[in-house]
Amino acid sequence: MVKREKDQTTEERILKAAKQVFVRKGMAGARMQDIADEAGINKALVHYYFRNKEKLFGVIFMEAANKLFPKINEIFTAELPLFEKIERFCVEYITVVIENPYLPLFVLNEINQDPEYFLQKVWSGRSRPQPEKFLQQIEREIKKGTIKRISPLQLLLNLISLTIFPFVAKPMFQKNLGLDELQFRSIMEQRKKEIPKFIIDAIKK
Amino acid sequence: MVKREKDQTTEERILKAAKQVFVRKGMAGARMQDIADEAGINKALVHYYFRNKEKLFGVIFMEAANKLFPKINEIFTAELPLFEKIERFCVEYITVVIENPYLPLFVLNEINQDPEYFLQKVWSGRSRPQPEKFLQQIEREIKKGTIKRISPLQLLLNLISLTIFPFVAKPMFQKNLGLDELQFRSIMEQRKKEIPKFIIDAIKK
DNA sequence: ATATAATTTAACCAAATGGTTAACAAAAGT
DNA sequence: ACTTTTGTTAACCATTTGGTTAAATTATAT
Repeated sequence: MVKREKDQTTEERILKAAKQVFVRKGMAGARMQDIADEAGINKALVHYYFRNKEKLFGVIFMEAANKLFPKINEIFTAELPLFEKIERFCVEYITVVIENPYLPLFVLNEINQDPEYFLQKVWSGRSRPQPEKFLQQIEREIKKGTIKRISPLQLLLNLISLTIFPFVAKPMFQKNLGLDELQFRSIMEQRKKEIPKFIIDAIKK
Repeated sequence: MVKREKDQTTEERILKAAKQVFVRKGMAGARMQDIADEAGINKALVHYYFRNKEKLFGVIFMEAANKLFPKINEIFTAELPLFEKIERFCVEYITVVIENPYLPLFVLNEINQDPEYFLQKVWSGRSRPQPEKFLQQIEREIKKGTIKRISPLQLLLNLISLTIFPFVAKPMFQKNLGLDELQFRSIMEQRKKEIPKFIIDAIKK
């Protein structure tokens, strides 16, 4: 009795399996056979649909990148008051990542392995992040005197670090602090409000 | 003309090469041949000194882990006022990592690939982190009224996230913000003072 | 029904890769 | 001097792995 999900096309099954295997083991550690097994099909079928490992990996990587990067850029370019922007970024970002907790480490690791591939593949399609606008907005708030003097770049690093890192270090934190899935999830939920509060307390005058 | 560093034993050359290759490509992506080439020796020599890939990897991984984890624990267990602890943690930790910027991602990634190996190998030697003391210290400060009400665990996550994440995401940040090595380094130097200031501003009453 | 196209599989292949062996060279011990 | 131990190498081996092929099966069209 093979447990094939019904109403799922073969291509979908392969993609689902590939995501599982690639995200868990990385490009180098993933095996085409593992992907085929996970999908419950013959290995040659994987090649039939996606030609080779690199192509299949490209699809999965782009899927992951497209789940993570546009959200960041949205915030950068949105027309919103600074504090509200920070709040919305945390809530929306954590909401996405909480359902895919292993994506950030996967993407960061693959970028690290081959930054050029990343640069070319991820941003050839015009969605190149433009943090300038966000940085300028911070400078404006400083001049207005609504927030303390702080390097806009440092503030940006802080915001992203606080939001993403706990997911990157999820297994470490869980082992170190003895947290099960539910506890971890709950703590991340808390952070949706905790991070904005923390940041705003730090910069508000 | 083979460029062998003088006064370096073969074993040292292998370890240095292995570190380079493992940290850059990860356990799965590293090739014994690459390590031999990087060390400028025959592949069999690598096996002569370290038997197999897993053993050699173990040495490199432990070396990396021992550079990163004890520092964290030191701060947890030290007898210091909270604010001073935070300051010293940032300064000391960034000082270490700035010279080995790729270690955190390497270690986190390998932990992610096999959390059990990590648990057993890294903490079998009694240096298991004990964050309890640090968390209690935070609670005490809250009751004393010197800092705002905040979940001690969240504050701990914030401290570590702010300190480590920029290194984990180094290639991404560099590509995104167009930073060369010197600029990146300089920004990390700034963070030694920026992070404590940011945190203390956020929690001080 | 039957031809045609799309899908799926078992068997196979070549290259890559971790690891071994046997011979050789250098150092150290006697 | 020569024996033994240690270090080093080229050649080799077995397994893994990405990828191919040809045949079989299923779906689609006529």
